Amino acid sequence: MLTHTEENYIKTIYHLSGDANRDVSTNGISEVLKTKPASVTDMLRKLSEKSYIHYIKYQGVTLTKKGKKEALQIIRKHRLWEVFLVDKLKFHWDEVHEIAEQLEHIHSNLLISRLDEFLGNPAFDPHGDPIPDPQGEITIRKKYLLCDMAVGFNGVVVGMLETSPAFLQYLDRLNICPGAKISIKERIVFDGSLEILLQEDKQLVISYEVAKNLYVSD
Amino acid sequence: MLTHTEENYIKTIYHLSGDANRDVSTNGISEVLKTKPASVTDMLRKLSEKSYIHYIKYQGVTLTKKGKKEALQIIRKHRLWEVFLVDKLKFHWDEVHEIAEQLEHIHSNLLISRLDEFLGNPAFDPHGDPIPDPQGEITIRKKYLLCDMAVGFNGVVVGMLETSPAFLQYLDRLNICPGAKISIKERIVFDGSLEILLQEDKQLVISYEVAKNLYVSD
DNA sequence: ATATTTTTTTAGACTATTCTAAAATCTTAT
DNA sequence: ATAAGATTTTAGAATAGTCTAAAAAAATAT
Ligand SMILES: [Mn+2]
Ligand SMILES: [Mn+2]
Ligand SMILES: [Mn+2]
Ligand SMILES: [Mn+2]
Repeated sequence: MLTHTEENYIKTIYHLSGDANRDVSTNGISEVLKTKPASVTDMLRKLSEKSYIHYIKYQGVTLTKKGKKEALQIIRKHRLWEVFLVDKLKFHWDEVHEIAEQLEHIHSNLLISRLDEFLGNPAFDPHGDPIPDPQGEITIRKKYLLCDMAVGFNGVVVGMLETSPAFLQYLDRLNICPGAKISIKERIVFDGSLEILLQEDKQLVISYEVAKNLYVSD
Repeated sequence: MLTHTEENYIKTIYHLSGDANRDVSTNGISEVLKTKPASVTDMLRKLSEKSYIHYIKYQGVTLTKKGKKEALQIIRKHRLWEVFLVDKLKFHWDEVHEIAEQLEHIHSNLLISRLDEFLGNPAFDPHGDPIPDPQGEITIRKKYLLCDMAVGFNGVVVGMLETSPAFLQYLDRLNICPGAKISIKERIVFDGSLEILLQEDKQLVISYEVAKNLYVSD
């Protein structure tokens, strides 16, 4: 069974590696996990030993099949707990990450399948990210930046490009959150700002700067 | 902030120490936690250093005020999670302990207060044990062994003396679980067995052996 | 092609938790 | 009161994870 720490490394490698399974660097991992590169090297040797990663000195890492499977299970747990926190415990979607970071390490398959059922088998987490199924399969949903959509577009907010607290708080003030319905009424040519209809009832104008950082899907 | 391990030691000392705050022995702790006495001694020195316990070499341990407060918070979390698992995720009351053992270490006061609210501020866990309030206060509910009650008694199952799987499984088969309503209809003098009415609708006979291991409250 | 900079690894050390084996202390039974 | 037995502590070592400082390798810029 993996330790807390090993799980965090594997998850980080998955996130840095992306769909294309790109090589991940020692420094990259150390930045995300806030450890020193020397510590990362130690852990890489260990995870390689246990065959969770492909690792050749000085050449970067990728996950093995086994490692990727493990990563997807951790991500599944993380995102299911996030749904629980937001849907059931009324947390705001931008304050659940830290707690889910702890909950994702609870070991019990039965717990997770019961939680999944309790939540109604959600496909996406509160940030619009897909929740892997028990086999680790993920539904990929095409997403676009709102600024690239035409007048008349009709869809749903599925995430943000920029994730600074300042931006998230501003979105919150506008009542824009993942899952919110959006349609584009008009585009102001002068500054690229958009007149939108939110949740089919609120009309408002958002700047190009905002539209450039909002992912939507139809 | 306490580590996982320190929390387990403090909780164990609390449980062994009881209401009367009795001295707890090194061997006692080592048995519960399945570590060697030498490891316990090491941890006792550390917890004493951090003033969670009163510890004098060769003389046993008790919790300080600070230690007791900490213990009650951990127990509060443990029991609230147990309620969640049983009430919301449909776990059986005898299969939640191990998972709660992990969940009790999640650090977030906000999470616990939200969970408490979500569960309807329960006063007792699925095993009939009291849940400390946010200040660490516990409602003590007088409990008696069913075998000591008179014919005509009317109350609720609040726990078991014996906790072997064999006994719990048998109770399960009889549909007797914490929270179940019980009244005594008749006592058979010959063998001490009891004719009882369960949940106000099922009549059955239980042996003296069973009645001797069931805690009830009125 | 060589020098400089950046990245990565190694070497050695520290903290947390655990262990085994041996010594110290306490308890109990003559 | 003392010997035997049980409990507890110490000493020394292991593993997991982290760190700093220094060496090695790779990337980049003349
Ligand atoms: Mn984590
Ligand atoms: Mn998320
Ligand atoms: Mn625990
Ligand atoms: Mn319980």
